[in-house]
Amino acid sequence: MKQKVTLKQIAKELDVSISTVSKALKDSVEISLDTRQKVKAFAKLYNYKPNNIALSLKNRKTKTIGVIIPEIVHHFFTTVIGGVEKVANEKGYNVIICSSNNSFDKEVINMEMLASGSADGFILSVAKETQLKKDYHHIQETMNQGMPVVMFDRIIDEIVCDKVIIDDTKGAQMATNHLLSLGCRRIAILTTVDYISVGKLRTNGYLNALRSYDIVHDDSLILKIEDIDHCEEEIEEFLKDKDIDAVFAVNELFAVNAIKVLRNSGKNVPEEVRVVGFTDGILAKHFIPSLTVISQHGEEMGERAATILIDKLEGSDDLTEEYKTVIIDTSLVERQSTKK
Amino acid sequence: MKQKVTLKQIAKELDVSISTVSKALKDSVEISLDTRQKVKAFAKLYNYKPNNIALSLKNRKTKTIGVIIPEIVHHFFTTVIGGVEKVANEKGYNVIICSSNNSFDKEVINMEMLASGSADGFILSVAKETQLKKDYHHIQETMNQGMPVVMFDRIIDEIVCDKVIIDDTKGAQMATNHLLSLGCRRIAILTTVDYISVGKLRTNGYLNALRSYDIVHDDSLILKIEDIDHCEEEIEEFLKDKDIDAVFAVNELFAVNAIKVLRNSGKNVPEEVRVVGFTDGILAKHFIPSLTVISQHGEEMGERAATILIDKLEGSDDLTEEYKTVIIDTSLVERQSTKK
DNA sequence: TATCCACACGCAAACGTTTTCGTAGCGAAT
DNA sequence: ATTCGCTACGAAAACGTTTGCGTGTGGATA
Repeated sequence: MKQKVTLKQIAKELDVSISTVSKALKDSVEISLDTRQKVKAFAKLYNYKPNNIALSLKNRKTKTIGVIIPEIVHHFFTTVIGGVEKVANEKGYNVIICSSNNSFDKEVINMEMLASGSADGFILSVAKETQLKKDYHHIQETMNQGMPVVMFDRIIDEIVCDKVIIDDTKGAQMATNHLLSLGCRRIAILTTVDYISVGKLRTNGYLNALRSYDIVHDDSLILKIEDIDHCEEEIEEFLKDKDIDAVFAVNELFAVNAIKVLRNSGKNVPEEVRVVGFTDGILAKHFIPSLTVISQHGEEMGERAATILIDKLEGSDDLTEEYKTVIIDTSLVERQSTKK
Repeated sequence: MKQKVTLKQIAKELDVSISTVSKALKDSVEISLDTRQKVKAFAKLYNYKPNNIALSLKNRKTKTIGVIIPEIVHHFFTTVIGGVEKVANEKGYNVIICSSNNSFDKEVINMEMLASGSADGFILSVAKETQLKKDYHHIQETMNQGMPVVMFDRIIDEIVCDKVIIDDTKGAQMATNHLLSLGCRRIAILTTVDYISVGKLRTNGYLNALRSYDIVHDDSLILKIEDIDHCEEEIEEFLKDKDIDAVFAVNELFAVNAIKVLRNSGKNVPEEVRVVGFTDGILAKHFIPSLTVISQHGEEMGERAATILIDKLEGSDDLTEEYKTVIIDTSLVERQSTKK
C-alpha cells in the first residue's frame, strides 16, 4: 500500500530539488529538456497528482463551490444540482453538496464548515426554518468574508446578493389562467403556509389570475397546508363535498393527492375537475392521468446559478458589487390532467 | 469586505506569537489565564474560524468523504446519500457528492479529483459504462494509495473492498414468490440487460422462484430492456396480446409503464394482472394503484456504508485488511398493485 | 587570462495550522 | 551569590505546492 507520491519524493529519487521537479512538470524552459523528460517519466510511472489541498492553501482558493439545499431527496433540487454540476465540471470546479434538512442549525453549521476553507462560494436555497426564523447572520457573515453567494428558488428578499428564481407569481398565474381559459370558474388552490416564500408567491399568482377574470376569490377554496407529510388527510377534509371544477396545486404531491381524493369521491380528472400542478417531476410525467404542470426548469436554474457564481469568483474582484436577479422562464406543460 | 482572520493577524494585533494564539484558543495551560482570555475575546470578536484547508494539509486528512453515484436525479441514490450525510455529519465529516452520469470518463475524473487531496475515502456506486467496460483501474489505484473505498448497490465483484448491498436475487425471489403465492402462474419479468449487475441478479431471483414452484420459465415472458428512456414503447410491444397474470418489474419505472400499457389494452391491475416492482420510491407510493415493491432501504445502506468507511478511516491502520460485505435486508411492501 | 552571458538549477518564502522543544525571566532555596 | 525550578511564551518545523530570484558552471569572447 504505497502512499501518494509527492514532489519531495520525486526530487529525492532523482536527486534534484523540489523546485526543479515542479518546474519540469510544468514544462518550464528553465529546466533542461533532459531533466524534464526524466522527471515526467518518473512522475507518470508513480502516478503523481498534485495535492489539491496544498494547492488550495497556496492559491487561497479551492475551486470548489458549496451547494446547500433544504432537502436532498427531492426531485427539483436534484435537477438543479445536475445543472450546477454540469457547468461546474466544465469549468474545472468541484461541487460539495450539503443538505440542511430544513433545519436552521444544520444550515448554519454546514455553511460555516464550508466557509472555513472548503469552498470558494455558495449556491443556496434556504431552509424552511430559516425563512421562519428570519435569522440570516450566517449568510451575511460569509458574504462579509468576501465569499459570493447565489441564492435560488427559496430566496431571501432582505439579503442583497445574486439570485436565480422563477417568477412564481407569474407561473401560478399562468397555471390558473390555463384553467380559466378552459372554462373553469370554481378553482381551488392547494398551497403552503405563507412563510414559505414560493408558496405565498404562487398563491398571489392565483389571486391575480382570478382578478384578471373579474372573479372574486373565495377563501373557502384556499387551503394552506401546514404539514406536508399528512397532506392527504388535509386535502381530503378540504375537498369533501366542495363544489369545484378545477384545482391548482403548488406542487406535484398536492396535485396527485388531490386527484386521488377526487377520484375516491367519484369525480373524474380531467373530465369533471381539471388539475394543474407545479414542478415537472417524476410524478407529473408518470402519474395517470399525467399532470399538467408549470415547469421550473431546474437544470437551467442550476446552470445559471453556477455560471453567475463562477463568473463572480473569477471576475476582477472589484466591480463585483453588482448583483443581479435572474428570472428563469417557466412554461406550462400540458398533459392529461387538463385535457378536454 | 474584511477578509477571513488568521492566527497570524490575531497574533500581530495582540503582539504575541502565533503559537501563543493557537495554544490560547485551545485553552492550553501553558498560556496564562489572562492571555487566554484576551485572545479568545479577540478571536470571538473577529469571528475567527480555523482554516480547514490548512488543517487538512497539516493533518493529512480532510475529514471529508467522497460519494460518487451514477445519477443524482434518482430517488434511490438520494436516499442513500441521505443516510451517508446523516452519519457523516454526526461524526464530523463532510460529504462531497459527484455524479458520474453513468459515464466511465466522468467517474474516473471525479475519482481522481477527489482522490488528490479532497477526500479521505470513497463511497461508490459504479457507472453503467464502467460495468460494461470492466475497467476498474481508477478504483484499484485509489485503493492502492491507501484510501478506503466502500461500494454499494452497483458493485464490482472483482474488486476486493467493503461492500454494502442488498441481496438482489433474494429480493427478486421474494417478489416473484409473492406473486406465485397469490396464484399467478404466467409471470412476465421486465428487467435490464445483463451487464447491469443488479438487473441480472434480479432476473436470477425471478428464475429461482419459478424453479422452486417447478415452473419452467418461458423466455417469451422475459424482456431485457436496453434503453430506459424508451422503455414504454418496448414494454408496449412486448406486452401486446401476451397472456399473463402478473408482471415483475426490476424498477419502479418499468412497473408503472407496465401498468399503463396493461390498462390501455383493457387489463386491470391488480384484478386481472398483478404487478410487483423494485425500489420503494415516490412513484410506488403515489401511483394509482400504489405499487407493491421490494424496498431496498436506501437510507440504511447509506448509513452502513458511511459507518464502515469512517470506522476504517479512524481505525488503527493495520488490521484494515479485512473487508466485509454487508447485506441489507429487503422487505416486501404490499400495496394495491397486488391486492386481491 | 579575465569577463560575460546563457543555461540549468537550487533556495527560500508563502499559504495557515499545530506541536515539540527551547528559553527568558523571576522568585525561592541553598 | 549561585542554582533550581517554574511560568509563560516564542522559534521552528512540518504538511505539499509554486515562483521569484540568486548562483554555480561552462563556453565564448575580448
